[in-house]
Amino acid sequence: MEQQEEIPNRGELSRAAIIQAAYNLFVQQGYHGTSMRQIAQDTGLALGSIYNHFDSKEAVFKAVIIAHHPFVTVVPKLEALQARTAEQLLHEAARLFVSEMEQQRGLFNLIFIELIELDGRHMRELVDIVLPHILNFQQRVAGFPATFRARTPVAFFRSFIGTVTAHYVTNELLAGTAVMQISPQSIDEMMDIYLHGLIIEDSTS
Amino acid sequence: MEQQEEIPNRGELSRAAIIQAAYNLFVQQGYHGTSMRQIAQDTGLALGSIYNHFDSKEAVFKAVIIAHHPFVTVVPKLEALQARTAEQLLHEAARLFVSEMEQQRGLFNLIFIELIELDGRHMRELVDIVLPHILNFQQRVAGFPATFRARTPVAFFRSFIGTVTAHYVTNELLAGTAVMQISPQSIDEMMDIYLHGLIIEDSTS
DNA sequence: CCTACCGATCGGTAGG
DNA sequence: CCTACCGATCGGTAGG
Repeated sequence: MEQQEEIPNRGELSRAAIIQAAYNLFVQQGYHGTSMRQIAQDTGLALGSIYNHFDSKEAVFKAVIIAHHPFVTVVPKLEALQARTAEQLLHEAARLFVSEMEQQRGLFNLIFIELIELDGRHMRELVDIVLPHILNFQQRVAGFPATFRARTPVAFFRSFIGTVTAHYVTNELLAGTAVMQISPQSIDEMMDIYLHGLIIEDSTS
Repeated sequence: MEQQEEIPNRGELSRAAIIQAAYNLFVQQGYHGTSMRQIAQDTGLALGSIYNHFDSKEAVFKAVIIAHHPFVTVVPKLEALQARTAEQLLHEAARLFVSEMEQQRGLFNLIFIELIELDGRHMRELVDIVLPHILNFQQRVAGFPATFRARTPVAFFRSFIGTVTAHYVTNELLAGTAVMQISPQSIDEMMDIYLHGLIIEDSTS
């Protein structure tokens, strides 16, 4: 069979344009704060035309998630990272997430919009996609010579994703509140706390 | 003067009932997903009556935030915690947050609804309320004999609030995805990683 | 793919 | 505090 899927026809281009416009609007205004008319206008189509590609507003949201949710687009990039120690690998992974969220501001909002406004309806499917990559990554880390406090892959997942999420959330919280200007703490600093602990052990006592 | 403020009149009772109903709806459905008619119905009032107490839907949201946002209701409770070491105090603080979010499921959703749907418009005011308590708490921790990796109060704030947020977010993410049944990692486990680091240092190498 | 439309619902208000 | 209403906008559809 010929690789016709590499030459998208008009319909596929429209579909992609709808998803891109919807993504931009959803992450800025949330799901219920975005109307199908806004999506149509930003796409350059009439409202009715969207329903040629999607059955409903939620179907558009689902397509946006599959195309843009960080679980689908960012986590798989963990596989390409190179490192010689567990510590280095984890630092690189954290930098990957921060760099992705800087390139696409609001990207991580999709996580919370799905959880709150869509009631986590798609989370099962998303976890099915993300979990193999997480397990794979955890095995790579565990393959290095080091002893870890996280005893299970899930504990590992929670603590690592947690630290990255923490960086994002506190960034958003403090953005533009003057506090932020004082100390734009980098992800490396937070990762150091994550890897070696907040408390510096006193070996003389 | 008599303590008349302890005997709320009818108007104050209605106002409080509106805020409570609105809080429950907002954390479950988000801001734009909740209508003034739903709030009125759950309060037991007519729609028009709400506008006797609030100028607009956003005014209702602002009142909800001032009454329920964890920055306002939970963080000040840090002051009452008792502990003999920095480590103990931080463990107690983390347990406080987890216990509050278990008692009121969805409470922490207010943070994300404000950030995404309301565009962080009230964050400045919220940070003004929360910051003195955070600084106060950080000074208590710093008063114990220990050396810390977080070098500024802001770095301290970010890493601690981050760890608690991480626990909440990953809880929501994994809720009901089977993965969760396997390993309901407690906040104490995450705090151990936070305090002592993911990597257990090998003193023999 | 667009035009023109549907019923339903939205936030908000007048008037009593 | 309620009834009855406003114009605007919503998601979605028929018909071509």
